Amino acid sequence: MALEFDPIEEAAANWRDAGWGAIDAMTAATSITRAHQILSGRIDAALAPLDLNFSRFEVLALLSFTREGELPLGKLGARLQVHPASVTNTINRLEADGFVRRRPHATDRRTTLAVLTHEGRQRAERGAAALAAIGFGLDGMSSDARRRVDDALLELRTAAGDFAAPAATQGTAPASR
Amino acid sequence: MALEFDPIEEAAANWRDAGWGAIDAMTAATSITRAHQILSGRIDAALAPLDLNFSRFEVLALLSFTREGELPLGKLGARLQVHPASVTNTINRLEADGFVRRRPHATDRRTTLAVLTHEGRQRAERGAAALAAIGFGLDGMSSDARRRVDDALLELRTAAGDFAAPAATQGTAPASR
DNA sequence: TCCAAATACTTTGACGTCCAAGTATTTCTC
DNA sequence: GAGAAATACTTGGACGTCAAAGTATTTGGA
Repeated sequence: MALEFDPIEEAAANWRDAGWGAIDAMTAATSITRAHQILSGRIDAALAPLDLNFSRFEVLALLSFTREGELPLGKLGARLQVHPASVTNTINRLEADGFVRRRPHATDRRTTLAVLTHEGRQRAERGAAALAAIGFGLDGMSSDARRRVDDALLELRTAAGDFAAPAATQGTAPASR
Repeated sequence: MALEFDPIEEAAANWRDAGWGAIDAMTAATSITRAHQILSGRIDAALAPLDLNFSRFEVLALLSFTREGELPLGKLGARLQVHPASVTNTINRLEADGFVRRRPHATDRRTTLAVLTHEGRQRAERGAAALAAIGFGLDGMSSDARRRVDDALLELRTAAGDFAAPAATQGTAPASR
């Protein structure tokens, strides 16, 4: 199954031969795409025995971090950066499995809260342990490499407007190798 | 829409407070996931006017790099690292749009070739130009950061067995037809 | 030669994501 | 205080991905 060459390097060479531009960006984007593919496969495999995938785990984790173990669906979507329809779908599944239940908001009747159940809290813990055990799918990357990726991608996420950068956070000196 | 804090940094703090492990790996994995989400959105948006998405574009690009403008479906899947069923689906769509057509293999009747049409070749070129124009969705990242990401992720891809390390070349199949 | 195993692709079905539209409720504005 | 606009969630449909099973063909071993 494994190729005898790096498919991304190969693509870069072809790209160059064809006279197409932005080769550096192309390889970086392709690397990120492939890395995500690898991670997501490993992570979902680690969580599958718990009847979780990464999205569902993230919801449970987020809820378990709150004081009351509950959050409005809209807040969940904002924090996880997913579409409202995906939140509905995810919560449906978590509710069917008994890890979460819906409760109407006390004062705003438009709003629905997702409330962590006891079982849901346990799954969150077990999921966290399962992910820690596989190093979040990053086994094979040195801790130095992990830090470099993190730093470099922070630039992208900031530029994408993921959050308002507190004036002080831009201290990523290009500590290239 | 934008939060006032980095959701990943926030997650790391929560993770730490909860006594959950592998925090470095968690943030790196989450960064990669989010970066992919950003890129994929931008890339698909840039290609949409051409009736392409990234998968379909990749197929056209790969075909246009070959001498004859054709490849067996299985080879396409191996190069793009996607499931055979996805190849079938992708080629169905490209064929319906007239960018590719299927042709039976001359000697092996199990095999189907995807053959680039004239229109398909043009779309590949226009797609490449569209992607170069948006810097593959990486606008906001310095070229230094792109290089660092690339380097660091190479470790992951190599460890994942994406390809045999250059040193140990196995003299097996020819690269392409 | 013959038959089991491998290979190549397609089909079907379960999931997941997004968009667009729909319903309900609250907030804003004149 | 009434209607318009914004907000919160759900529903239905288009797509994309993968796994598992099915069909056809080729290969390899006895």
